[in-house]
Amino acid sequence: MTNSQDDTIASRISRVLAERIISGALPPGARLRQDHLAEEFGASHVPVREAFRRLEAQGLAVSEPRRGVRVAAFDLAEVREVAEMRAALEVLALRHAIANLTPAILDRAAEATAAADAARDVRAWEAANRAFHRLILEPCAMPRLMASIDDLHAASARFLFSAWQSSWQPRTDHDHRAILAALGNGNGEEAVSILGRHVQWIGRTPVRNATGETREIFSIVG
Amino acid sequence: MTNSQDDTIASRISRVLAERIISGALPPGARLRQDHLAEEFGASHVPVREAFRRLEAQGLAVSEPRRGVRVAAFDLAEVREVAEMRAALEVLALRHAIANLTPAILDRAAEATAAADAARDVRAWEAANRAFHRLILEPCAMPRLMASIDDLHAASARFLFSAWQSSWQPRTDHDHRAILAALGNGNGEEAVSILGRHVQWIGRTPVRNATGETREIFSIVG
DNA sequence: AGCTTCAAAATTATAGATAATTATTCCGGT
DNA sequence: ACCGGAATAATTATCTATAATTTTGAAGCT
Repeated sequence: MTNSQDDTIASRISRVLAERIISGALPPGARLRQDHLAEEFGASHVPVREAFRRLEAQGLAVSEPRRGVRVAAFDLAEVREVAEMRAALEVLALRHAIANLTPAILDRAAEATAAADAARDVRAWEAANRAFHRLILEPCAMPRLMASIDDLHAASARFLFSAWQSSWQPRTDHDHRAILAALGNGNGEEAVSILGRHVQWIGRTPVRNATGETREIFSIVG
Repeated sequence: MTNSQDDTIASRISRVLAERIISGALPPGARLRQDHLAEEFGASHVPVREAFRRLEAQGLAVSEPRRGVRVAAFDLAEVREVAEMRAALEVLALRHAIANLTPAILDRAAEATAAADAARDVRAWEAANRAFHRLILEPCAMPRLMASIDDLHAASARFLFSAWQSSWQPRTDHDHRAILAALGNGNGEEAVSILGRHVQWIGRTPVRNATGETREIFSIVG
């Protein structure tokens, strides 16, 4: 439920904090202290608390009454969960979007795909990838559905940044191209079916622990 | 995202308001005035505002900055949207729940079905119906998914109460029985397929307007 | 009568202050 | 040294107060 262009201080704070959590600047478990944040934003803690409630609803923060708010933790199970929810909802959105897709939209989606392939870091890739998905899904004209998908994309992005903090190697997204080809040919159900599999693709990368051990980190790459 | 058992005043207010909105006691478009609510709950408006943020995230209220908060309006398009989202997500949940279903759970789900059939008013029917769905889906062990489904159930219930305010005629739920039968036979995919259709069933009832005109009201009945 | 303009009232948004709760530190006992 | 427990500090949750904005309503004008 990302209804946010409004100018209220609370929503501005919530946007900035969401950005920090997603980017990893605020790591899982980090405490969000209302007074400190209020001071940083030059505001009182009333709007800060309201921002907390929205982050909570988005699944980015967890609040324990009287003990404060923390950045939500996550594990492989949640990465999987978000991937499957995205698959289910994006498939639904695409089915409804198909009738409203125009060649112009498909062209812009192709540009987004090219931008993703050319991306040299995770952030650029994520932005282009998100643009692709939004472009082909938005025409479904289902605002509540799109809001849910946006929140799931935020979660996906967080998993992604957490895994590929520094290491990112360009890849050619064959799924995106296949989806666009199917859509261009009027073969909607094939596009839907590829999208459903595509979103559930979970990438893995090894990372070195502080103690020197190596373990695998997982994230949604699609 | 209905994380609510906590004792904070804001969450209590949010629960009570959600209940009023769902039941129709607060009709679509009704203004929610922070001072009045604060006085009613014997609190200040700070926790009231926090409750607003949660209702907003649940899609039960709409806030226009500096112009106040209103109970969210809805139309046939949103009834359809919620029905389709529920279908997509409940199907996903059931697929994962199947492996964890026990005969005891199926028995309780059968009881819930019987209770729904026996219900003499909408409220009783809704409670029993919700219990049925929760029982067979909960074992999916996907908390984020279940939270989304809960929010969609709240929206469904609102549509339902809005349509069948006074008129309710008992019905025998063949879908529920068919789902349970399929689950009992180890025929999971059939159960999933029936559930997917079932949740999208939209009931219609004629209602008389204040001006004497009659029009049809729609709601999710499943 | 109907519209416009301005002032009063109501309401929202935020700040500042206070009480209550939780975390931390430091000290004495074992 | 280590553990437990008061005293202190930090933090949350809430209330009261103030500023800013919007709505309401009435007077004056065409």
